[in-house]
Amino acid sequence: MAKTATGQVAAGAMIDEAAAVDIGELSQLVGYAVKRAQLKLYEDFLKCVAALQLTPAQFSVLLVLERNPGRNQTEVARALGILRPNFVAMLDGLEARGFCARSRSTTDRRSHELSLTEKGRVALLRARRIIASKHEARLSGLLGPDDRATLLRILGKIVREF
Amino acid sequence: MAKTATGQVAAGAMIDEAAAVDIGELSQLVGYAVKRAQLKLYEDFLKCVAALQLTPAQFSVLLVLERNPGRNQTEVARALGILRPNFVAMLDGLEARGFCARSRSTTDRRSHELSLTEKGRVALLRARRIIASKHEARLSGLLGPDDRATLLRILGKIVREF
DNA sequence: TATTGTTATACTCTATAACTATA
DNA sequence: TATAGTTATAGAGTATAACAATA
Repeated sequence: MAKTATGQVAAGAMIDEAAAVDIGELSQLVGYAVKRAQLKLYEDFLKCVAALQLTPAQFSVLLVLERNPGRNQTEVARALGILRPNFVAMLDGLEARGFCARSRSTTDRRSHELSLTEKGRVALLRARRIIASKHEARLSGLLGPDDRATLLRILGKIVREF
Repeated sequence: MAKTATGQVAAGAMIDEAAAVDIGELSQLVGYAVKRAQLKLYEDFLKCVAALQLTPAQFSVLLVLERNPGRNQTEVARALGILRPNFVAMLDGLEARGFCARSRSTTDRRSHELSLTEKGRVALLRARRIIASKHEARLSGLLGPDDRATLLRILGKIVREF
């Protein structure tokens, strides 16, 4: 009884055999807090879209292709912070599943103009709905609209100006 | 002249040859914003302590050992979210550099009681000073004390309750 | 039987150099 | 010569199974 593997105190003011390890000032370091939050959010995102077999990175590619049809691999990869060599296998996977297409540009035969297929559009629609109704909804419920907006504002400042 | 590789507009209202790719609603997804901010912060942290040859993960281990002497590998690894098998090589590296020590527990000869050496204490002191004066100082300067505290509060809520 | 530290291993991410075909 | 897509490859980081010593 009294399963206290994570160090919680059992009912009745019973002290756990081993006090919790103290991470000290680590919890006051922004980088550490961001890292821990990122792992939590990534894990939940993955669980939410598991049924669709999409990773956060794949989801982000579909989103960008929808909004930027005709762009080439270099442009899309750079916008998402993905290195061009690593983007190749990613696109291969999405293309093999029929979610997107490469077509040689007529004006520059080195480039591939990227586009979402109809199947890709459907997958993106489903994913977007699940993310909104499960993942983001739960997060908004926890934080409330004000804190959610504040968090986005502060993180955006770090991304753009730090 | 007019180095616009990243899509910035040059002086004189000159329009860049290729408009920036639009990442759309991605910028409104908390998970994406957190991920991008995490990469920025990690990169700067790494640059700041490059002279000391410490990664954020190694820094966090030294911090926890200082505040929790005598704990074993399982306890410290779990507090930091590191899997026990992966913690072995990490400790090997820190021990080889003389920053920490393992000693067999007298009460449970399976465990190693971990401790910081004097050399580890010195390295931690230096790292802490650099992080405070360079990394965190620059971030606080960008955000201001209120936004920094707010960010820590919201991220802490996600880590603990999401 | 359960736990600690450990080894082995595998899979994903990320990073760099270099090739090809085009420009 | 420079660029787009690609290949090969190497290094982190992370994950699980299993083993020896000990409880």
